[in-house]
Amino acid sequence: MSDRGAKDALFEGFALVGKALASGRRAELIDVLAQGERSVDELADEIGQSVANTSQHLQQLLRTGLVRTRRDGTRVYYTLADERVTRLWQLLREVAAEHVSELDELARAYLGDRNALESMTQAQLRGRLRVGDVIVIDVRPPAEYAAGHIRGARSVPLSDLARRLRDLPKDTEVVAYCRGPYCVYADDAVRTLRRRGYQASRLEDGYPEWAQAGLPVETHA
Amino acid sequence: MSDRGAKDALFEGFALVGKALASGRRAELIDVLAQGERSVDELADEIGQSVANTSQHLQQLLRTGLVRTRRDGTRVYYTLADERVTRLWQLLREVAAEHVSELDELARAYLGDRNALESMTQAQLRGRLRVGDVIVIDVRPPAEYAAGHIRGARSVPLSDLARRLRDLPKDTEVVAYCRGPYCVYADDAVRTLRRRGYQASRLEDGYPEWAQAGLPVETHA
DNA sequence: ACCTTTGTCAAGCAATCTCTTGATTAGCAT
DNA sequence: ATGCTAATCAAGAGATTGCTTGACAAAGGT
Repeated sequence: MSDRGAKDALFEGFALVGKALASGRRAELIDVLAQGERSVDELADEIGQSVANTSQHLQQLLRTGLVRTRRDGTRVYYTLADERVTRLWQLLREVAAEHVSELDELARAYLGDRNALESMTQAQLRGRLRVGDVIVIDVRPPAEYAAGHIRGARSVPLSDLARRLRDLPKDTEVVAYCRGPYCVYADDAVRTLRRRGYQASRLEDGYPEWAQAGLPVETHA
Repeated sequence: MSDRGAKDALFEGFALVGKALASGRRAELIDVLAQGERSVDELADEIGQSVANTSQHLQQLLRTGLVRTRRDGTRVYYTLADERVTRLWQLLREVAAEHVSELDELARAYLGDRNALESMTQAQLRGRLRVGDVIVIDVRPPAEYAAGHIRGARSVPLSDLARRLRDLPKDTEVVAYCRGPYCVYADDAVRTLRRRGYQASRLEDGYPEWAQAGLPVETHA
């Protein structure tokens, strides 16, 4: 049975990563950070918590090493430590979707019924991009688009969509994407577009999954 | 900001998987279960906890869906729900090794100094197996060998090693493997063998990693 | 120098988690 | 039935976690 104390301590060390992922708030933070770096108060706003509380959660992620920080003036920006953390988050989500019994219901409660919504897989979108008969729009906030987006996509933040309808063609299919499979932005965009007579559909995954799959991306542009 | 309550609930759902991995005891359980199914009291023994406490941890893993059970007479056997859970555990370990600062030290405290120990990667072992100039021994308990092992490996449980030395050749390299990169069995085996004049080395990963990589395995034999 | 913005720290309460102990249930054998 | 083994359940003590509040620190602007 060798050294029980040391073994327990080692596994407690692994469990630190589990603990980091063991709070819904921190999970939301990681989900947002998977899109790119963010300041503390943007994050606080994003997860609907006080700055103090958000900061504490971020500190915990920092202690565990899952995020890095960068200071710019009075602001502190947090990012995921590397893309392995992104993969861990994605895999954890997959495992939850597969095995946590309540998850279906929770997802439906948040996302609404997606059955009626046209959607497209990564592979399908890749094919269509090769043919060139679709327009891809990134409906996330501009900062996330700037941090990285699907190559060739246009930035049309959800909040601007109504104003920018005239820029979009009605005779070409428009594919919207956002943060990931559990993000509602693209759903909202597709619903809005369809209501106005556009041919719209939604990419099933978001930007982080696209990038993780090694598919073409670009930054800044 | 759509439905904050539903969004929080959804992410709390993801966090359930994090919570399942947020205890050193449960991490140890998952590590053992990655080798194959086990009964509750075997597991209790393995992690050095009472049966009652072990059972409670297992129940929590069960509620989260990470494990399945099978009853056989008065005994209940637990297994990981599927190989995605194995991958999640492996990835979590990698992230911890990469980012949790204390982990190096904790691993050294448990495993001792491995620098002096001859070791071999999966790729190297594969090459040597193709040439056929090594003998591979599985030093885990027999039940784990029976549940699955590297193709061609012989079962030589660590507890039997001393008694079975005469079965091993001194003029051929012996490669020992066990549960994974943080398991000490193979280390112990290599140290014992080297002390007696055998050419021994250790596979850096264990059986679950070998199987996960799609390399040749066999069961029961 | 002073103020403003942004983020962190510290204390405290409520809620949750972990392990212990002792009782209870399920299946099997006699 | 009775007894035995394996596992689960239930209650409780002690530690840990999550959020709030108010104070403090760091950087920049005026």
